[in-house]
Amino acid sequence: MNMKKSKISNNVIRRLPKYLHKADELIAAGVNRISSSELSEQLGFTASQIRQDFSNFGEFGQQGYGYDVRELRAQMAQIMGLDRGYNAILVGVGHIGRALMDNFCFSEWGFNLTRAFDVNPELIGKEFGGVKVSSMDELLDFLKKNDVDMAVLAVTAESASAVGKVLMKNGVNAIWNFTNVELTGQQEADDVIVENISFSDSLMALGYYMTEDRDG
Amino acid sequence: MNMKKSKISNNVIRRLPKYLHKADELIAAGVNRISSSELSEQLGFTASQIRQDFSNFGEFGQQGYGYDVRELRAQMAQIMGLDRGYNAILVGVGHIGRALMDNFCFSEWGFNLTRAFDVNPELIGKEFGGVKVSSMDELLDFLKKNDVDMAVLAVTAESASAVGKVLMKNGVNAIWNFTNVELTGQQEADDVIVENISFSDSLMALGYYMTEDRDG
DNA sequence: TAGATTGTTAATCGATTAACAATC
DNA sequence: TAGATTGTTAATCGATTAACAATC
Repeated sequence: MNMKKSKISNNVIRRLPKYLHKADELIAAGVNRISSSELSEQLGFTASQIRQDFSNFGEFGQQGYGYDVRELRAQMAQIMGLDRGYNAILVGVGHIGRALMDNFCFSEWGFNLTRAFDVNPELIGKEFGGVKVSSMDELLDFLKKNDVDMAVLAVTAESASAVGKVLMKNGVNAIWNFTNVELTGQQEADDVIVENISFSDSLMALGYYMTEDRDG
Repeated sequence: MNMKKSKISNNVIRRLPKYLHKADELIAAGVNRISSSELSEQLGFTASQIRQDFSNFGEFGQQGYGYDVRELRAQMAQIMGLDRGYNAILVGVGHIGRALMDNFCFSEWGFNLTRAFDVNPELIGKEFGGVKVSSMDELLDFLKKNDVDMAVLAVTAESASAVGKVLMKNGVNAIWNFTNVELTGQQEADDVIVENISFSDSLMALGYYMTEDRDG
């Protein structure tokens, strides 16, 4: 198979979206080219780091010139697979689920949200952001009949673990986890990619910095 | 002032909430003591790293015994200031704002949510999770009359920058930013602590890992 | 061509891991 | 006491920064 396995570090991966956003911002501002040192000023990373980051993925700058902003944007989009159109579902249409369905543009980030699931009879059959809500009872069947790449997990903490298991056992290979329940560690999670959004972890970090600020 | 400035690295700080959650889990499971090597197995960090992390904040283990789970929990809570009761407000009562007001327990993480603000007349005067929604027109006055430590920013992208500025200019010293708008970089942001929750950045990272998985 | 800026190699810095004396 | 496990010092590893030859 000759896998390249160049193994990009997590730190680099977390910076990629920043480069993409900056490129978008520059395009909107009518900027056509930018050097690593200008990017450095605007992003707060060093110019060296920026060039190192980019060079992980090829050579898309030009000596003496810098980076073409549109080219940079295209490279970032390509690296992050923003054109993949991964097939995604959403499980749990609470406030978070609704926020994502109504206001979040999945397609912009390479995902195609095709269906949502919830236990609440009042929601079943409704559509939000053009996506239909089905009964949770239909989830398993849906997973078996469709090739679901990614599932957004936005159910209650109580059902998170059980629902997560169903997803992982039935071909979903990535979970965007909005519950505070740890899914990795479950044996089923071995070959599933889990990305957590943990409000409480984030808030605790904020609290730490606030405390540090005061106490010195 | 003789500030200690021991400067704990961000990596360590992001692990602290994991230790807290694990301690809670162990308490719930009736476990009284745990060694760094057992923690290592359960958390996926090395035992060395765990001991290093803890030793940044003192000595709360016992040779030959390990860590008392309740003591560990208490230490983590203390380190992250979970008893501070920071005064917090929430700006923007959309789906995200509602999700936080209805379901998120601020007090558990050291914050006291006292008021919410929104432009929508239908929401003004209502209460969610015991917190009253006031008109955005009252925000400035509220900030001047009250000592607000932290503000949750959950407004639309369009108003994020302007509202952020108002917050930063009027004594708020930390912002929990749910908009995708970059607040740091604004000159007002200099001495304000900003913690971002960026759905799109998180989803792009997930997309990257999915793409990496397939392509090798 | 001369000036600018890349991509990359080498140097530095910081974080993780290993090892072990101290001690419960 | 003997066994276990910490807290900490030293070694290793990886990521960031600096430097510079290549080249547009």
